[in-house]
This record gives sequence, structure tokens and C-alpha cells, in this order.
Amino acid sequence: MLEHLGSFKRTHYCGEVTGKDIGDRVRVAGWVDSTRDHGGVVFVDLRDRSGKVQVVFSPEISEELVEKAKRLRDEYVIAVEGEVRRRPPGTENPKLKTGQIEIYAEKLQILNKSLPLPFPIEDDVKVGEETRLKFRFLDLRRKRMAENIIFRHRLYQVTRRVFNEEGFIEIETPYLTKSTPEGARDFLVPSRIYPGKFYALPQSPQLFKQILMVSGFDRYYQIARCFRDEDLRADRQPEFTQIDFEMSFVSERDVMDVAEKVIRTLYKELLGIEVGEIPVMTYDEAIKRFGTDRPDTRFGLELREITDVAETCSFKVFRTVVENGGIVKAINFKGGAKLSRKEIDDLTKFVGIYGAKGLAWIKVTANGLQSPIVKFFTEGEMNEILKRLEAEVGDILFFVADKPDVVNASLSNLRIKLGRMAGLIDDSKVNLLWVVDFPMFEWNEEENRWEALHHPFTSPKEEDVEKLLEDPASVRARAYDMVLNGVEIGGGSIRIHREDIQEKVFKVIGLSDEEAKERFGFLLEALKFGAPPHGGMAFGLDRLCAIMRGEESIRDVIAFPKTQKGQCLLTGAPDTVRPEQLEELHISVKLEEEE
RNA sequence: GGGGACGUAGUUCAGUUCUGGUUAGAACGCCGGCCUGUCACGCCGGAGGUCGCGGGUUCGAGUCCCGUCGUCCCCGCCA
Repeated sequence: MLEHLGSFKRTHYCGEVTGKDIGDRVRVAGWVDSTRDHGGVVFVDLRDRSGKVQVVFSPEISEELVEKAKRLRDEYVIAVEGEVRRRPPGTENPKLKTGQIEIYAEKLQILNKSLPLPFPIEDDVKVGEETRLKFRFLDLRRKRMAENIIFRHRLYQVTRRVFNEEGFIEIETPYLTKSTPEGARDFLVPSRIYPGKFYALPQSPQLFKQILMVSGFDRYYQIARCFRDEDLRADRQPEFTQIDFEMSFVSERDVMDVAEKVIRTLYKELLGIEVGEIPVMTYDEAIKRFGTDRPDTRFGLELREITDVAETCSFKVFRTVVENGGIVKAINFKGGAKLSRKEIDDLTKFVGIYGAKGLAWIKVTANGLQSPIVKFFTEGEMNEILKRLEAEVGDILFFVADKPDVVNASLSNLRIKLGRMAGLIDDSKVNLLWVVDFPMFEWNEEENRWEALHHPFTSPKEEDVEKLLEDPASVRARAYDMVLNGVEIGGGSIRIHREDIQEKVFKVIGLSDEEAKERFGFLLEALKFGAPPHGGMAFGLDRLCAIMRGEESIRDVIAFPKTQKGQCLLTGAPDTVRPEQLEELHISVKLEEEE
């Protein structure tokens, strides 16, 4: 029943047969998108990556051919030769790009069959993700998904062109490399040749690109795969792609200018959107106003601090928090006074996710303030709070008192939730923002030591170098993040190019000379041989692509993504291997005892 | 490691709690038949179920209880 392709040569993609081809003989090939058998005449929508075209099998051409067409089923693979005709008046289909014409089939080759589909190949996804991932090859036939993948391809090409125009050199760096401390958990690859030793897959090309600067390439870029063995999220996969670049003899602004050019060109060429001036905000301001280092600036509802008022008030919960070094911040949800008790309870539960032990509130109504806590404040204190939050009748004020991290995490997320509830977030907006002047270090409670906020190769601000050892908390980094609609899409820094400063930073984060040498010796060595001042950045390509395509999850812009538990449902990875393979790798597997 | 939602036909779902009870339904898809202008074609007929899995309670479990597995969202984690 199946036929060979033989001498068939395609003349057109399905979606590209147009009115200009009327009267011409064309040959198309693809998948049967749907069939409509009218007994006499049979219509087949034929689909390939370019779109669909209607093929007509008419008894006027050949009864035999019509009989053959009746055997077609969805997703059969066929090749068709026929004449392009204008559709009879009244039968045009405005929904199809090719809806003005149709192909009168004269030859039909059935190249392959298809089993009935586990789910329909339709734009509207009404299928569970598990099924989609298992049959990813079918999922990728869906228009939306195919367009995502093709969009991603164009994103690569525009990116490469911009970097090429700017004099960057594309260089590949190793995937099999050395495990380094700090940062995420590594994926390890056992060495066959060196028993007991392991390669690590790179978390990013960071060290190599710095070394390339020492080598004098001056401007490097790469669209690189990165690997981190951490738990997954909608925007996090164990392997993901970075647009990675690095430059010598530059300041922050030089790197940021290149980054802006990439983003501007991508938005303009792929979406026809002109990106305006990109504002710059300090880390401190972002935390103060939004409670996060990646604020969504498409809407207001900014946070206000009232720690000073809370300190003097008679509300014990607030005062105790402040006395123990905590803070109190608040948010004014404009027009929220109509929230029900249950809605407020739900919001209280919501901030609980981020560690908040409660959510105090004050409703501002025409009949005065309505709140369980208002009695603990003097009139003066209350007036100050109302003034600071610009409260008006109809508003509701929410307060969280806790450690700064908890307050900021709770209220920044509450802000997003309220913004969504009230429809304040305009999804058509493209709000880009630079966040700069990050702290160099943050205190790790568990390990009781300082940690690099960015990474340990980030240069401290020149004026802060003196304070490195005595006051790490106050040292600011020459780092910058690019934020798009509340999502961190990229970040980078000016690096340390001097060995003496690098050693100090290692000292602050408690990395001994021996360990630093053992783990990063190759970089430290390179820094001794004329390392130029340099800096760079990396964009998260998957996130950027997802946002530009309006997708909620980066899985939808990755051809073969993994599930939240890190499985590939298509291939079944990860899986066991043959004992001989383990033997060769000098590995014995020790499974934990079942309880 | 933790919290939450979901899991019933190929697919999407109803039924599931309050209130356990005869043969588990619908739509789409699939199979067969009819149909010469459809494009969500139409009409007639048909097949299709380990109710995720395991255990328990009960005369009786899709429904109640315990455990477990899977998918998704989130916290932790992710420089």
C-alpha cells in the first residue's frame, strides 16, 4: 500500500502556494491535517511547516484517485501533484493563507501511514503536559509549538548577527570540565580513563570566557548550554541556554550598551517593537520600593517602610520585630477596602508561603478606619502611616513585620498578586530595567559564612576594595542585571582581573588558599600573566524567548524539555545502564536502604 | 526536603466530599456505512474503561481511610 518517493520533487511548501500559481502544476508533500469525504469529492488539508493547503480529489479527474484518497487518515504522509485552481466563488476560506486556491490532485503517493493520534494536532492545547511530552514529536507539529521553535531559531540568528557586527568572536568552550565549589550542584560525568575522577558539566562558561580575555580575544560570545543540578520550575530546566559574552578594556556601560543593542534588535526585528530608553535602578532602591531585585515596573503598588513608626507604637507584634532587628513595610492596595474577610485570609495564607507569620491590614472607609490593629496606634502614628501610604477612602493597607528578607519576599510577591487581581499589569508592555550596585556578599546563615551574591569573580567597586576584609557587608559589586517585566533575563559584571583582589574575595567567602588553588588554580594562574580588565554578561535565552512569545513556561520554547522531576518522558532518561558500563567507569551503585 | 492542585475511554471532562448501592456517562477522536463544495462538513450505526497503583474499612468502594507513583504550581534550593 505504501509507495516510495521515487522521482518526486517538491515544488512548493504547502503554505506558499498562492494565487500567482493558478494554472500551474505543483508538487507538494506533507501530513494529512484533515480529510472531508463527501462521497463524490474528497477534500484533504495538507500541512507542512509552512502551513496548510486544500487538496481536492475529484471524480472529474479520476475516480480511481478519489477511491485512493478515501483511504487517507489524519497524519498520513503523502505527496501530491496537481493543478492550482482558483476556488469556486463562495467557497474561499479566509481563515487559511492559501484559502483562495486549491490543488486539483492528479497524482497521489501515500508515503507513510500514521496510527490514530493520542491527541489532536490543534492550536488550542487541551492536552495534559505528560502526554504532550511523551509524544513530543506530535506536540511539535502543533502550529504554536512549531512557531515557538522557529522563532527561537530566528532569535539565535539575529543574536549572532548583532555580535558579529560588533566585532565579537564566537568560541566554543568545553562541556566536560572541572567541578568548582560555590554555586549550583554540578552534574558529574565519570572518567573511564581516570578511575574515581569526574568531569563536571559547566554551570556556565564563566571561567573559560575570562581566560579567553587573558588570551586576548577581546570580544567573545557563545550561545552556550549550561547545566545545573537543582530543582526545576516553570522557568528553570536542568540544562538551559545562555547568550554569553565577554569584553576586555570596558566599563559597566560598555557591556550594557552591547546588551541593549542585542535586546533592541531582537525586539525590533522579531516583534516589531521599539524598545525605549532603559532606566537604571540601584539594588537598594529596588529592594526599598519593590522588595525585590527584579521589580516589575509595569504597575505601582510600591512598598513603603514604616519601621520607625512601628518602633514606637504599642502594637507588640510590630515593636518586638523591630526590637529584634526586623522591619515593617506596607503596601496600599488602592480600592481594596471591599475585600472580604475570606479574601484577606487567603492573602494571609499567601504571604505565609514566604515565611510571613501574619498580614496586618487597615481598611480606609468613609466611616473611618476598620482594622484589628488600629487601636494600638496613636492618632499621630496612624496619621503618619496614612500619609506615608497615601491612603484614601476605599483603600486597604497591608503590613508585614519580620526579618527584612521575609518582609520583602512576602510583600513583593503580594504586590504581584494584587496587581494581577486588580488587572493592573498590562501584558503588552515591555518594561526593561537595569538593576545595578548589588552588594558583593550575602551572609549564609546555614554555613555561617559570607557568600558571593553574583559569583566570586565579580569585581568590587573600586572605592570599596579597601573595605573588603573588614566590612564585607558594605562592599558593592560592579554587577548589573537586566530585568524584563519582573523577570531577570540577564546579568553580568566587571570581573576581577588582579590576583591580589581575587585572593581577598576568596578569603572573605572562606575559601582557603589551598582550596582556591585546587579548584580555581587555572584561573588564578591566568590572572598572573597579563589579564586585561574585562567584564561581560549572559542572557537566559530560554526565558527571553518565552517572554517574547508570551509563553508561561520555558518548556514551551525548548524542543525536548524535562519534567519537574528531571525526566525526559520521550526517551525515558535518566535510566539504568548495563553493569559493564558501570564496570568500565569504575562505579558501583549504592542504593539507599528501604525503610 | 516541604506545601498545594490534579490523576475516570485515545483526548478533554462529568460522576467522587457533605450523602458508598444494580449495567461508570458526555463531547471530540477512532471503526463501518451513506453523502460532489467542505474546511469544527453532515447523517446513520458501532467499538472502546485495571476509575494511576497497592492495601484497608464495608454485605458492597470510582466514591471513605492509609500508603505509593506520576504531572503541574510554589517554598527551600538555583553565585
